[in-house]
Amino acid sequence: MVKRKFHRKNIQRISDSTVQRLSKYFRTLTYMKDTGVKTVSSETLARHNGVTAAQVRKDLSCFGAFGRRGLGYNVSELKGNIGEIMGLDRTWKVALVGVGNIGRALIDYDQFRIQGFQITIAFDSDPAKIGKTIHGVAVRDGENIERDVRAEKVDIAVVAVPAPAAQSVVDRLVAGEVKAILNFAPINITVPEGVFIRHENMAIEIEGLSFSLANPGLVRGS
Amino acid sequence: MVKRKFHRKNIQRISDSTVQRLSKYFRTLTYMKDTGVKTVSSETLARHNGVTAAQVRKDLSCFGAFGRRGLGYNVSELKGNIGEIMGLDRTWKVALVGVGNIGRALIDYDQFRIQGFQITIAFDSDPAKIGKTIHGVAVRDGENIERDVRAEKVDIAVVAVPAPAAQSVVDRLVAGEVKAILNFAPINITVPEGVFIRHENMAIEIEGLSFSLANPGLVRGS
DNA sequence: AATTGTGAACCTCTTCACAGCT
DNA sequence: AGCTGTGAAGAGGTTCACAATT
Repeated sequence: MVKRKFHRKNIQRISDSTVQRLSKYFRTLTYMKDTGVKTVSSETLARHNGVTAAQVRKDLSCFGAFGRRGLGYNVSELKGNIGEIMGLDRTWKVALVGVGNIGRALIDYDQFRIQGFQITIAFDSDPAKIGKTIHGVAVRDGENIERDVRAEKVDIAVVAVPAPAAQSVVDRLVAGEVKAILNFAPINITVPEGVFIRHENMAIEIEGLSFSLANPGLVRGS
Repeated sequence: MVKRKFHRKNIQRISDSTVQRLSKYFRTLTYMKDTGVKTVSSETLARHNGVTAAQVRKDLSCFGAFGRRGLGYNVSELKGNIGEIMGLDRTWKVALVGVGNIGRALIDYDQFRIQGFQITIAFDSDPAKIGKTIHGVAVRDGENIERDVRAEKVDIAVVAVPAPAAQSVVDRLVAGEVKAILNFAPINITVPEGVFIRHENMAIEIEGLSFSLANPGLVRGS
């Protein structure tokens, strides 16, 4: 049993939005720590992330009391606490399926490695890519994905293959004991209970902008 | 004044989640139309997108009544209606700032062009890239972004530059009359009233998975 | 004086349930 | 009988406002 520095209040569930915001706070705190800022208030943290101060405090209060009344939060300490909460204090083994532009962008993204996401295997079906090495990662064919990800004890798989292939790739990853999947294919994927999946879809965001331009004054928020 | 086939109910505002789901329905309908499906129920549309049938009907009801009771929706008709609502029935001029892996992925993404997002200019600060042509798009230096995007009448700009440069790039795009921005830089950006901005942040999604793995049983939903 | 932590109020989004068409 | 469209109920997320603390 690992002793944690933060005290999870009750057995309350955490909303997706809170988790997303914690990521943002973490990034802000990293930047602040690097530039020598020692202390920060919920107000400042909020301004840097486009939310309210109350929101910042509520988000943090899900996990404990990290600040000091009248003074604010210690930047380094809070960064450490959020890092622990988010699981960014350890390294995760990441598999990449589909080495196209998106896959390559992830491999190149230094921030990933720094924050503990280590891409240890990559798969592609293109013979021209198989056998090549990108940023130290050898690309292999997908013949034995199940076996390979199980052997490598992969924690997270990034799926960046064409939509028609995505569900079967995910099924094979799940068979190989992968418990978390980041899907870039523009299609809904089903996974069994206990497996986490998130979708990243660039088309949805730009189409959201299209909607805003086509219907000015009809969008919530901005 | 353009006559629209869909009737926006009152002057009600549309939530972001509704807009995102409309994008997904649109994609499903496109696929269904291409494979010859003629009619669809809210139940089926829901199942394909991981939501409830009531949700689908509520989303659509913001814009009008597109179905027929007892029968469901005509696939082609509904696709047309959603396309019109989302502004996907026209072409948008897109500028790309920062031609890295992400930028290239967008240029390569055929679906974009098909759905009316035409990348007409690209900027980069790397002399090795300036002057080159990627998929028919010439890459120029960012010397005169304001002037160039105004001359080209750019509707949407995609910002894929390093975080420290993002805010100033956005300021220049706004000066050049760009009204919608898709930001890939992992930093909060402020824009004046009337300009739409959306953020695409791969780190947030994968960090969300990290949180789920670090705190199993603590996440809402799945 | 400043700022956190938090219950309560408020608001928004989702689901329910059923009347109304086909 | 089947399925949509929608008001009402329910659930969840955000903001308020203030007691507690430094």
